Amino acid sequence: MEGSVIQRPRGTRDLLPPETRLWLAVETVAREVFASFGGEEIRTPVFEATELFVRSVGEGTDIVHKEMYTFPDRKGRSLTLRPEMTAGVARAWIENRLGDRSQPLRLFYLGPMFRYERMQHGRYRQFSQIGLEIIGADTPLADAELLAAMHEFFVRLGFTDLQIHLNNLGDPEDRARYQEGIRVALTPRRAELCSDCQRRLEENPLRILDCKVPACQVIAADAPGVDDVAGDPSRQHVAGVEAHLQALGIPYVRNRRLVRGLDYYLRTVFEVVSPQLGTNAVLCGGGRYDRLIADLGGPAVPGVGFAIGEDRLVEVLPARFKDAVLARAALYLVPMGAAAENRALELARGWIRGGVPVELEITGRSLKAALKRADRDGFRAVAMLGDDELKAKTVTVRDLAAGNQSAVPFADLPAWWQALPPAREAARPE
RNA sequence: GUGAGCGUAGCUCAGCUGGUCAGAGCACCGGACUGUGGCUCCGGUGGUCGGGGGUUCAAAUCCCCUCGCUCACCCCA
Repeated sequence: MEGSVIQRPRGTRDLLPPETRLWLAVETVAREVFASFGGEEIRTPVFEATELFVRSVGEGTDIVHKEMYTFPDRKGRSLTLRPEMTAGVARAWIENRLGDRSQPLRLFYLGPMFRYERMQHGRYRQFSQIGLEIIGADTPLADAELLAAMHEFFVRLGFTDLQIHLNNLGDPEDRARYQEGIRVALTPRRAELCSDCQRRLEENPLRILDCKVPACQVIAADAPGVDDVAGDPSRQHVAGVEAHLQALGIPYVRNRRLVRGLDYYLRTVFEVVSPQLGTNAVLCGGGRYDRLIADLGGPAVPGVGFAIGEDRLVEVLPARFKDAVLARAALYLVPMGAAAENRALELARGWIRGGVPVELEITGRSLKAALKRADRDGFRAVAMLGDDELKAKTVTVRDLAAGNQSAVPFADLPAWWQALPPAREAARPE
């Protein structure tokens, strides 16, 4: 394109109507569902001290290593656009002494996150997450309730094909023992691993488990799972979560290869994947982080939470939900002639106050063109206002789905609108 | 950070062994149907062929550079 035209930064996108309606609808459902589980919304800054993410997400992670939007402010302080939200919530919990309130706290959030990555399908430099955190409860029941709220959210949107993957990451004390176990098991077959995994064998054996190279997968299948080596406390915890899920009838699969990319997770970790998404199929990721708040200098308070990728979610939204949101159930008021135009604004205001969504035709196009547009844009009905109608104090209303029309007195329009059947039922045979 | 592909009307693309190559469909506006939609027919608006440079009598078409986009790896939402 022309060099002089300013374009949006790489990895960002403009959300345009009508798609923004889908986003609003999804966010509304999230707020309703999470609030109904006792959640309250929390809003924290979009940028934080860089140190917060280094200490919480983990120095060795890719996120901190190469994906953060870090910059110095005018006083030279290092700030970073948040790459995820849990760290900010934990910081806010400590800073605002939320521990002084009755526990636990269920906090949900919606908003943009930032990671400096190469663009790819389902991956953006600015993306939005919807998340829920339960802080102040360390029971398996807390994890199960969190998963129930998440599940309910997806059900409410009409999803039927999502899979929940669950695993036990063990406790931090188990980690060293586990890494040693992997090394012992795989070192003899070191030569068969891909070059990345050979390096991982030294640096982070855990990651070998979710390597995508087929040969590595075969070898990794023989290695012990984290759960096989983990201590009793974490195994009992995750077993408890599973028992609750089974009792509730929430389907999930136990995936021993599931590993998460943030350092603070322990015990329960999970992902939700959509078969409709290709390479980046993870719609939601989460887990337990009982040491995070203490590690950030706060009291020893346990937490568990998840984050849903809103961009990916909207992309695979069930058609039924989308159709319902995108149908434009509004009345299109078309004035014909100068006198009608004067009256139309006033009528529209009255009807809008009466609860009718009214869009006024304001371009002066012909009635024929207006009807064509009404049809194309999915209006429920058209109200036509010309000299004849002005004289009779009525509008000619046309039910676009049924194809019939009638005269309705100005004052009766809201009642007429309320009595209109849904478009689907009114559809003409033909 | 690594590798591959693509950039022609608002959208999807054809044209790409250089010479009616500036086109089609959809969309948009209008007409046939002068106050009535969805079908059909007709007409119209709209493009520095991403940008710059080069080769040539001649470049959308070949070469170089650049910008942008996409996909995969890595990793994640």
